[in-house]
Parts: sequence; structure tokens; C-alpha cells
Amino acid sequence: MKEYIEEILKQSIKVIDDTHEVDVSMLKNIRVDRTKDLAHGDFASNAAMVLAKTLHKNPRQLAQSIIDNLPKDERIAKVEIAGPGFINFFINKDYVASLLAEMSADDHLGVSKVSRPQNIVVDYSAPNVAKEMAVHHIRSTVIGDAVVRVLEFLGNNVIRANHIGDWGTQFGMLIAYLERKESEQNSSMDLSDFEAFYREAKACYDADEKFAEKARHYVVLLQGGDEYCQKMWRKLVKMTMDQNQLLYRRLDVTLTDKDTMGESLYNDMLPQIVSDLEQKGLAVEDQGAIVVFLDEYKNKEGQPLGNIIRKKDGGYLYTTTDLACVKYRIDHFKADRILYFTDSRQAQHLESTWAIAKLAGYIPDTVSVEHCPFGMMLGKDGKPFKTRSGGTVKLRDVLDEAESRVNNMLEERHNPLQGEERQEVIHNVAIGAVKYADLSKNRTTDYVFDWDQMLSFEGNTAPYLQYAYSRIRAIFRKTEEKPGRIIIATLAEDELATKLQSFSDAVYAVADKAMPNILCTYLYELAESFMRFYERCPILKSEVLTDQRRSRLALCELTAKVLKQGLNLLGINVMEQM
RNA sequence: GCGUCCUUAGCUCAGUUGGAUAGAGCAACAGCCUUCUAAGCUGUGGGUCGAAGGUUCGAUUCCUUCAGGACGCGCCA
Repeated sequence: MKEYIEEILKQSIKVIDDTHEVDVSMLKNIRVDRTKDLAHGDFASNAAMVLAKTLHKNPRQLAQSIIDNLPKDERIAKVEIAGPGFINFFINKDYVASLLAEMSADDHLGVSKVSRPQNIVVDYSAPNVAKEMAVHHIRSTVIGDAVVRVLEFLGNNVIRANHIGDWGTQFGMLIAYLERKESEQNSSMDLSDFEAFYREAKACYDADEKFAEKARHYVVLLQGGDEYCQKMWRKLVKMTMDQNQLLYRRLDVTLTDKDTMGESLYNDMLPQIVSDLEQKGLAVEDQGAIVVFLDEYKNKEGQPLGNIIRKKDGGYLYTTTDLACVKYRIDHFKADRILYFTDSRQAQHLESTWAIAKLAGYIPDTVSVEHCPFGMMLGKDGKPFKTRSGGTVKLRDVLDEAESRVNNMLEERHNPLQGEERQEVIHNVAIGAVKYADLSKNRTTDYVFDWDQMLSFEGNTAPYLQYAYSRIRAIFRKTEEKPGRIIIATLAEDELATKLQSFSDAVYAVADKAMPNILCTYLYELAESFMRFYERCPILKSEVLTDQRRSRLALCELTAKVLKQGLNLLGINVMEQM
């Protein structure tokens, strides 16, 4: 419908513009958008205001001439001029109802698949080996996973890339410490506490010179492919990822073992990258190191920024790894688009790395590489978020707390659900609330972590959306009647119907901008419209006519479908009862 | 010093190719459960959109300057 209105507007403008003063660039500025307020109709265009100056006419008069030249169409009930010169289109309600019927019959709910599916690599989560996932990991993990689901829903081929921190000099120390722990007789070592493991390993390294020497030796052996060190290293990786996998499952995150592509994966490519860049004249030797200088970035002295790709001792750095990584993703996965969900501090590093990759020809112009940044998590005091003892807050602890709060709430309300059903509600509400608290934000700046806010169950939260769904399901449990033809009779029905129509727009916006908060806002507004409709329009009441009852059931049914699908795209479950 | 991102209600945040009266949630206050689930609904109060200029018919949005904050800037990642 939007495209159709754009088309007839252009036709009309062509007729009015007899002196051909309107050029293509002006037509580009003309927009047709869904209105935010029903009083302004369903669609609005700024056409008259854009053209007024060029055509030397008053915008409202111009709007009138444009309207006079529009073709008659029974799908459009009314066209009005409003405010400074907006042209508002009111769509025939019967036509809207027929569109909703089509949407309801479609198992994709009117969201068409992309015409040309892309290979899209999504880099997200990225925990570190031998460290437990902390609450701040939720950002990358949950937002990345929602975008993955949306991109797949639209028919793209998505490659999940969990770029775990599984390489670096710290592994010498960790292997040496693991060896020590394993050799101790009472093998009751609790390696699930990685924080303690890492801390103790570091303590040994700092205090014990023999230990430190061994650790440094193990680094060299590991990088040289020594079998024993490789085995110990793999053990560390597996222990960590086994534990992370439990968390992913608990969080309903779609990452699996096969998506793990850590930093170590690119090791073998690094010498090749360096020599290639040298050959292409991009990298030069500087004080023993191999460096790529970029003119567009400056360092502290105002000189071109040097990106070291090989240290003077022959070691490689994360720029080298990320160069290999982006090249691999394009060569091996034939990526058309690559999304990186990492924190905003990496912005400049990634930008300069990709600048080098473009110069080297690793990233063709046809491939879009995008950084989707977010800020750090702060405490209420505005300082980096830590526990009272100075450690990080474990993600696991946040989820435990969330479930315990939901459980308390169920008890307070004397919720009758028992057994498995009750556990399911506790899980879905708790996980939903935690995920939604993060998904609904759009912040590149730092943001504040607050237990009460993250674990809120009222207002703009996942439980509110889940509750709207459960309310609808309750209605269908109480009637045998089937949904019928939609009749939009009241304002509340009109608002709900209008909101239902723009589901597809919201899904596409998330895919384009990699911002799931757009879908959160949409679903919240949909649920809000539904709640109003629910309060104002009785459905199963005896005084309601059959046609009206069946129409309202149809609106309920479609709302439930959209809520369920929309929440599913966010990685949040719905329940029949809660 | 250079660069990036940011500053919207008491608090936490939406507002993204410039559009109509700047919106939510929480908190505060006043109502609504013998009626489809009150995790809900209705209403009230709360704003110089960091400041000042500029561009525009129109600026929270774009440009400039300034103030404040966070982050980054050669051998960690």
C-alpha cells in the first residue's frame, strides 16, 4: 500500500509539474510513512512541503492540487490536508481487515522473505577461556542472538561466529597451573570457579619464579604445536565451553559447539597475512616490528597511526588475528555481510583493521562489514560495575536471582500452577525479563545495571508481553467459537488493527539496523493496544453479536500469533498460562 | 594533543535517511477486580531535549563553537 501511494503521488506530481522544475533529487526527499496518530490517517506524505518552494506555491494549495490529480481508488477512504501541508491517507477499514485476514493465514505473518538471501556472519557472545561469563556478556550474547534469529527468519543464511578468547600468553600460566592442580592428590578441585582458578594461577605466576619460567616455556611450546601443551589447552577450552553451553541453553541462546571459532582458529594464517601485506607494500619494518601505517588515523604524537602486525619478537597481535578473521569469513563463508557485536571500546581498533583489510583487498566493496557497538555496564554509582568484593557479577547469579524473584512472586499471588508447568513459568518469565531488559535498550554509551530494573515484571518488560499472550490463550480455552471475519468498528479495534499491520516493517528494520530494540518497542506498543482493546471490547460477553464476537476473536488470534512470533525472534518464550 | 561515542522528566531509557502537541517504564498522587488472568486498565503532576549560534517552511535529529562525561590512540586483547 505504501508503495502504491508513493507511485500515485509521483504520477500526480508529474501532471502538476508542467514546467518540469521537479528533479529526481527532490522526488527522493518525498516520503510516505505510517502515521503515529490515527487522527492523521494511516499514511502521511510530506510531498507538498518538499515541493512548495521550487514550484512557488503555498504548500497547502499544492497539496490540494496533488490530491485533485490522484486516481480514484476504493481502498483509500479519504485523503486530507493537515498541519503545514501533510497529505494524510485514510485506508478503507474493510480493506485493512482483508489484509489482516491474509496475514493471519500466512505462516510467516505477512513478513516476506528477502528477495536475495545473503550469507551473513554474526560475531557475538565471545566469552574468554578460563573465565566465567559475567553479567556484561549478556549484551553481545542476547542482542547478537536476536539479530541472528531475525536474519534467518527473513531467509538469509546466517553463520554464527563465537569468537572466544582462546589464545594469548596467559595460557602458559593457565596450563602450568592446571598441571599443578591435576598432580595434587586430592583431585577434588573445583574448576567450575574459573575466577578463582585464574586468580590463583596469576598468584603463582607472580610469586613463584620457577612456576613463571615454566609458564613462559609452555607458551612457546603451545604456539609451536607441542602435543602435551595442546592437549592441556584443549582441556581448558572444553571445560570453559561446556560450562558456557549450559548457560546458552538456559538463556535460550542458539549458539552451539559448532559455532565456536576462537582466536586460535586464525593462527596458521598469520604469517601469510604479514608477508602478503609486506609484498603489497602496505607493511614496513619499524624498530624491529612489522607495522602498517594509516594516514587517516593519528597517534599521540600526531604521526600516522602505526598498527603493529608482528612484534619484534615475532609474535602476532590482535590486529593480525582480526585481519585473518575478516579475510577468512569472506573467503571461506562467502560472506556478503559481517556483523560484530562487541563493546564500543573496540570501535577504533576494528575500523583501522578493516581499513587495512580494504587496502589489502580482503574486503571487496560488495561486502558490508559493520560494528554494532554498545557501552560498558556501570553500577548505580556510575563506576564500572563490580560486586562489593570487587569481582564481576556472574551471569549465572543474575539468572538465579531472577528465578528466585519470580518464584516469590508466584507465591505472593497464590499462583495455582504446579510442578513442571510452574517451573516453566519461572524459567520463561525470569529469562525473558533479563533478556528483554537488555534487548530493549539502544545504547552505545555506558549504561547502568540495576537489579530491580533488570528484574522488573511490570510495564515495558517481557512479562508484560508474555502476559498479553496468556490472556488471549485464556479466552480461547473458554470458547468453542472460531474466529471469523474482522470488522473494525471501534477506536480500540482500529488501533490494534493498525499496529498489527506494521509487524513486517519492524522485523525488516531490525535486520537492516541490527537493532532488536525496534522489535521490542513494536511488541510493547502492540501489547499495549491489545490491553486497551481487551479492557474496552468485551469478547465473550452475551450482549455482543456473533459477528462482532468472531471478529474480535480473529483480532485476538492474530495478536497472539504476532506476539509469539515476535518474542520468538527475540529469543523469549510465551506460555499458555502464567 | 588527536580521535570516537555520548548529554532527553526525580531515576532508567525510547525517539535513526529533519515533520504535526518530544514519548514510555519506574517513582508520586487519584480512581477501577461478584464481569474474558489486576504481571492489567484509566486519569493527574513532572521537560528551555547540556549551552549558544547557523542551515531549513519546519531541528531532539544536520553543521559550527563551547561546557560536561566515557572510551581509544606501537610491541596485552
